[in-house]
Amino acid sequence: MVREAGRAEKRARILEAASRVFASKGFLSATVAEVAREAKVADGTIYLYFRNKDDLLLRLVEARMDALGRAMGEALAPIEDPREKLATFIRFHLKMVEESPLEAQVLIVELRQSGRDLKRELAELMRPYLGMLQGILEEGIAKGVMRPLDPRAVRHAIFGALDEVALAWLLRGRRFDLGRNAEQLADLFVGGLGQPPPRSTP
Amino acid sequence: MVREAGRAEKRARILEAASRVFASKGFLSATVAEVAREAKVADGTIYLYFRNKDDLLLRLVEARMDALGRAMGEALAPIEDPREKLATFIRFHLKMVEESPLEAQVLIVELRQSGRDLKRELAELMRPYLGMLQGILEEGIAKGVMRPLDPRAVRHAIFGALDEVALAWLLRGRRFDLGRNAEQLADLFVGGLGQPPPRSTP
Amino acid sequence: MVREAGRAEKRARILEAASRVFASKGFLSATVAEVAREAKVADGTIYLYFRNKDDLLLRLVEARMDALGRAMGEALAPIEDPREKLATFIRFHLKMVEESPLEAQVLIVELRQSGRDLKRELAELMRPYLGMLQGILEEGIAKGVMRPLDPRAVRHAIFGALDEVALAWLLRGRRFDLGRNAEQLADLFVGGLGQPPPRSTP
Amino acid sequence: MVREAGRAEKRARILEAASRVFASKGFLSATVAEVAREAKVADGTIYLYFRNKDDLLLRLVEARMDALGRAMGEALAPIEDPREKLATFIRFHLKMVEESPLEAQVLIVELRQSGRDLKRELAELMRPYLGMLQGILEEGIAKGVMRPLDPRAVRHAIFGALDEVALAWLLRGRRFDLGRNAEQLADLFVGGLGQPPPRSTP
DNA sequence: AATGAATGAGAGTTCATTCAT
DNA sequence: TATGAATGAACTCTCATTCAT
Repeated sequence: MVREAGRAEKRARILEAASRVFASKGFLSATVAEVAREAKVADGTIYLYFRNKDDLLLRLVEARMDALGRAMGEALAPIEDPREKLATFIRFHLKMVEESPLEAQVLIVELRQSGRDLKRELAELMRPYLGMLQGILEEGIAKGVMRPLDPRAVRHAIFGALDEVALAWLLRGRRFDLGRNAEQLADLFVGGLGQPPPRSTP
Repeated sequence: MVREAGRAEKRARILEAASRVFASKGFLSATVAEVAREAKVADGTIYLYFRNKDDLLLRLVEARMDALGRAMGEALAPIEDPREKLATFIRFHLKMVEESPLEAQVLIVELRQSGRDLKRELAELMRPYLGMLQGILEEGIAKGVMRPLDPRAVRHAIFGALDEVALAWLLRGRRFDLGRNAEQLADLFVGGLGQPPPRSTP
Repeated sequence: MVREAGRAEKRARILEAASRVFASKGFLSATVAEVAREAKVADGTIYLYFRNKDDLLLRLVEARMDALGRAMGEALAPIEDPREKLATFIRFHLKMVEESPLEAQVLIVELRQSGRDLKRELAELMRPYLGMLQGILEEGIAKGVMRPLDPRAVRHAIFGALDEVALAWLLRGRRFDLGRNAEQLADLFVGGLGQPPPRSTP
Repeated sequence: MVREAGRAEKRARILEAASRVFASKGFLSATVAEVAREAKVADGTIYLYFRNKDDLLLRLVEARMDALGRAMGEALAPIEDPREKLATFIRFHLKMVEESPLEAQVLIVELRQSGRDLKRELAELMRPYLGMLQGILEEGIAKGVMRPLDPRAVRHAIFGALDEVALAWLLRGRRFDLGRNAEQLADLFVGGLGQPPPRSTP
């Protein structure tokens, strides 16, 4: 039992360390030795807990996405109106970024790096979270409170927008008000989904 | 004259090769030797035309952004209404992605990779293009046909949305209709900028 | 303890190997891979013990000069007369060359090679040893047993002479009697410092 | 005839350029392209006049040693007393260094560099010049005005001393008075060859 | 004769991964 | 279980030399 606890704890420590190192250097530029040093374990120990460097990133993203998905689920649970749910999704996502910028950096920045295979596996891990967003859109359309745009296209659009805004915030040293931006995006997308675009007068 | 033509032609051939290789492996995973092989020149020849590997990416992005900016400028020139301009920007951007998917892959995927310095230089090269988008938004607000949301926030949102949709299209093997998605995005954003979100009935 | 011993031993083995390889090919022409092969370690192992190729030469010279300086100090300690000290310095220096020709080769031949920075650092490592020689000259002048020639100029002259003789011996395959040459040099310099040159009869 | 003149002139220009470049960067660090640029010829042109980079250094040293040997011969011709000849040799050698420091740098510094074969060929080129020095010593001994020390050993000693003093002067930015040093060396060696070292009082 | 673009072998160095302790 | 020294393949970049023009 102590053993088990010790193991899980060390695994977590390595993941924490990886999170910090990947965030500050980028996944490809980071070295396993650096992660080991940050976690205060030997290089070889990493390989007792993870298959290889790729696996380290994969398990890290997995853990973060699990936690994020759970928290998001709780935040959305009490809300009825899909439009409110969408606004909450947008606000909550950016609030998470604001509260855990280093973790966010990994999720956002590194997700697209590294070779083909790794990228595909990472995308797989994002699926449930993206599914929640798409579910909100589908529900809104079904209930008739959102226009019947393609939910997949809109899901990509919203996710891309969140990503880009978060990235800009991170890269610019967190210098602008992310909460205010969240409101603007909620406004923009809920508005855009609410009614057809006005025709420019001929 | 033949010399000059030969030089420019070979430079272009190397850039083409780099575009293909970077697109398929990612900038960091790609090797200079691979680019050389793809361009059918010796490794050392690359360095007669480019300072180093970073420079190769920089010049590649520079060329693509120049061309893209110019084409976009022409596409927007005859349009008056900022809302129409925005719709055109969205459609045209994704049309370019559709027509030159490999080039797009580099622009979209690699832009965020590599070390700090390179990233900053790449961002610099994107500036004029992003400036066009923001200009449209500012004009729309000034003319009173768009709601006064923060143009920078909205610019990031739109660009992120375009990026993500394009990326999804590229990663999924170009299996869905990008043109249709473009219409949806144009609709979504022009709608979202046109009027305030409907209040959920109290 | 075994570890420590193992480490120091391996470091020494690499230095030995570097000494041999640098002596036979010259520092610039020698390759790290060659040193590694000679030391029976992998290429990368070199970099666990030394910062880079330059550092390898620096630490090698440092070790040799330390040992040489210490041994010379002991050889000179019991001697009183500065003229005797000078003769001993000359004899002992060439004896060391004779006993460790490979080490000498590095010290003598490579000292002037490589880039500006490395050269300066190497010169720094020679300083204490050259200082001993100059000290003898200054003492001799102060005690009135040597003529008041510029000690720096004479120091350079003597060191250059030793260097050249040693080099000739090494390059010619150690075919002449270095000990006899040592006596001749001791005779020459002690004589030259003892009294003014005879005027040629007019 | 014009052709011939043109050829010789260009060859000389390349040698001049090589002299400057080798002096400032060292033979091994200098590049053929750099020499070509300095000589205002194309890279390939170098190879119309010299077999390869090594040959370039060899022919350069050859030309310099020829000139130096001729000039030294003329300086020594009117002198009778071998002791005066030796003093003149020392003074004249350092005067040449002082007047042509860049050429001297090449002769002195680069002579010991590069691989085994090149080194041997360079030594060959120095032979006649060193022979003059040795001839003076042999003559002095034969005439009974110098002590019968081994002329080869003494020749090496004197040449090494000259080399080292010149090197120190060059490396320290020519900051001390080389002429004064020349006098000191002449004094030292002529003195040392004149009589036996004084015995330290028993 | 002269050019200079092209070549490609080879250098130093890094780092994911292994394995004897 | 944990270590960290050792490995060696792989990388980017340089440069002496060649050869089509």
